[in-house]
Amino acid sequence: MSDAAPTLERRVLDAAKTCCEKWGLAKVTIDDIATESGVSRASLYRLFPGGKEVLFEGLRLQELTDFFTRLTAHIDGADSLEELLVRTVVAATRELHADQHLALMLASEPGDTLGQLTVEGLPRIMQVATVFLVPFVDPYLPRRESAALVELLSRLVISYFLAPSQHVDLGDTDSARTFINTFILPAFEAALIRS
Amino acid sequence: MSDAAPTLERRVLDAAKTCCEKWGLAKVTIDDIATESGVSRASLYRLFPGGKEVLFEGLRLQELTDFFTRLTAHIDGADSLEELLVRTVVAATRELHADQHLALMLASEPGDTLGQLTVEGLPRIMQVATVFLVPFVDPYLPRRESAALVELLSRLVISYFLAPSQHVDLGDTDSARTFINTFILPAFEAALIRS
DNA sequence: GACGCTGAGACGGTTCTTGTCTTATTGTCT
DNA sequence: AGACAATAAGACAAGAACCGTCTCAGCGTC
Repeated sequence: MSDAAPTLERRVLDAAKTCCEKWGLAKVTIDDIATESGVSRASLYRLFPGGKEVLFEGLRLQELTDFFTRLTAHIDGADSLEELLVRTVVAATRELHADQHLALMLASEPGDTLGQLTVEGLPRIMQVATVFLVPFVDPYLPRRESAALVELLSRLVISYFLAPSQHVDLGDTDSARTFINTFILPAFEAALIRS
Repeated sequence: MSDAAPTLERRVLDAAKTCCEKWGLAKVTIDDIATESGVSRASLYRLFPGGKEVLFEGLRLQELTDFFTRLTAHIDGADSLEELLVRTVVAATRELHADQHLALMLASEPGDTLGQLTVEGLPRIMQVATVFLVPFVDPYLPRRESAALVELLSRLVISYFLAPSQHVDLGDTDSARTFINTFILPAFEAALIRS
C-alpha cells in the first residue's frame, strides 16, 4: 500500500491537509503548501491550474474518496439489504465523529466547513457516495432506486451528525437498525428485487 | 470569581489565546484579535502600545500568572520543605503535560514556543516563578537561597518536560521525592533554617 | 456641559500573496 | 554523449492584507 514514491499530487494534497490542521483553511497560503510538501510553487500551479480553489477542491475530493474507501471496508460482506444499510450508516456516523481533521475545521471555520457538508459540498458528496455505494445496493434494488436510497442515506447521516437527535443514534447499531427498518426499508419494499 | 464585566485587557488577551489556538501564533493578526474580542482596533493599540509584540508579551505573562496561580493551589498546606518541593515539581510537571494550548503551540510553532520556554522566555518564567514560589520557600531558607532554589527547580522542571528522562519522572510523586531528596535538598542542607 | 473611554473607519506605508514567466538542474531514455 | 521531460528556484508585477496612526462621533459619568 505505502508506495515508496507517492505521486506528486498526493504529496501536495497531504501537505495541504497538514497545513489546514496547523493553521485552518482560511490562513493557509500556496507558499505554505509548497514549503510543507517540498514541491515548488511552479509545479504546484502546473498540477492545480487555478490555484488554491482548485487545489482545495482536489483535497476535498481526496478526503471524500478516502472516507468512502475506509467505509467500504466496513460494509463488505453484508448479506442483506438491511444489514448493508445498517453497517453503512453506523460506520459512516462513527467515521464522522472520529474525524479529527473535520472536528478542527468545524471548530475554526464553522461557516465554510458547514457549507462543505451542506449547500456547496453536498452535490460532490452525493456523487462520490453514489459511485462507491450504489454497487453494493445494486443487487437488491433497481438502479434508479439505488441512487435515490444512497442519496437519502447520505443526507440523513450528515443531518444526524450535525444535529444529533434524542431519539436516534446512527452510530449505535441497534438504534440504526430500528431506524432503517422503520423509516427506510418500507419505502423501498415495493422495488425490492427478490432473488 | 467570574466577574460580570471582565477587564478590557483580559478580554483581549483571552481572545488572543483563542486566536492562537485556532490559527497558530504566526498567523494571528491584530484584526483577528479585535474581531474575536469585540474590542476595536483603536482600543487595542491604546491598551498595548507597540502592537502585536507587546500584546503577546502580555499574553505570555498572563498565561504564566494563571499557571502559577493554579500551581499554588496544589502546594498550599505543605508542612515541610521536602513536601513543598515535591508537590511543586509534580504539580508543575502535570500542568505542563495537561496544557492543551501549549501542546498546540509546540506542534504548530515549535521554534517560537521552544524559545519561549528556554532562551527568550526563561527570564520571565524565572521572575514570575520567584514572585509566586519564594514566599512558600521563605520559611525554610534564607532569601538568597530561596531564589536560587526556585530558579533551579524551574529549570529542571522545564528541562524534564521538554526532554523526558528514562530515570526520573517529575510528574510522579515517588520519583519526584527521590529526586528531590537526592539531588536538591542536600545542596541546601547547610542553609536550612531549623525552626 | 465637560470629560474620559470606546467604536468606527479612513489613511498611507509596508509586507504578503498570487499567478506567470524564465532559467537552471536533475534524472531518464536513446 | 545528447535530447528530452519534469521539476526546482526564483524574478516579477499586480493586487490584497496588514499595520500603526489618526480623526471623529457616540455614550456614559461627574
